[in-house]
Amino acid sequence: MEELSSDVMRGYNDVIVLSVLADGDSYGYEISRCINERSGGRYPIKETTLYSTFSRLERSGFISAYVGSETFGKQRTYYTMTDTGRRYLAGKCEEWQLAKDVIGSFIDRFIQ
Amino acid sequence: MEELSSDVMRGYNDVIVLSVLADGDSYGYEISRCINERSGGRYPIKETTLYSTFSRLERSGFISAYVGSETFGKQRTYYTMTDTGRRYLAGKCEEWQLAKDVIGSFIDRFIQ
DNA sequence: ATAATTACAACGACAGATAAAGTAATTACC
DNA sequence: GGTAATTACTTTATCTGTCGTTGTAATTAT
Repeated sequence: MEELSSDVMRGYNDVIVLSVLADGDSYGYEISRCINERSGGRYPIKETTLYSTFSRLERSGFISAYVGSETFGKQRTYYTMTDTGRRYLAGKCEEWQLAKDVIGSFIDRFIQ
Repeated sequence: MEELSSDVMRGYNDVIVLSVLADGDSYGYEISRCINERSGGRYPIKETTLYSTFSRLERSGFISAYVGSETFGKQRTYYTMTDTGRRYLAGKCEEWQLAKDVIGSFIDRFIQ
């Protein structure tokens, strides 16, 4: 197994995107490459998944968008994490710890 | 936080149910109580989620159903894990290890 | 008597993910 | 100069898993 199925990552795209934005504002294409790199190529997030994650996070007020000031190429939409987003991320990270424990309590004994 | 949202558990119900059946055949209500107990009350799986998980697993050939021989109460439907199911569970456990690493690689630094 | 528990099923709705297709600009290369 | 590849984003329709609601049916507790 090299690549993770999107089933197991579902529900964590929000957290992953926010964790990237924690390092500073960024835009779709760069975030996509960053996720691919940080995951060691094991989670190449789908374009449509990424952009629908953006609109969900924006609707929820966890990120906000602005247009980049580049004077070349196709226009970039940058995203920045809001304070609410920061708090949401923190909560999700706690939840992740818990989920890890709970799922582990069921399947750890099957890991050699 | 005491209880996990179903969002974070989505995709893992199959594995959880199969991991319970790994200890022997069982039926809906008992499996439900078992999941609640093993998770320390942090994941009280919804009835409808559980039964729809059963039918999905059965459709996929990972479990098979038979009617219990009790002569009292409401009829129970017992489930048994198939060999295919056992292999599926093993694969999913490997995938879980990987998912844990990948998600961790994004958010571990936010855990104090 | 009736409330609670055990045990399951059918239905519709919702949300996240995805495939497919398209738009638009820039850069690489032959 | 022409074409392909890459960068960057959007729209639409579809699928799947989960869940709220409701209902059935038997047993046990009060």
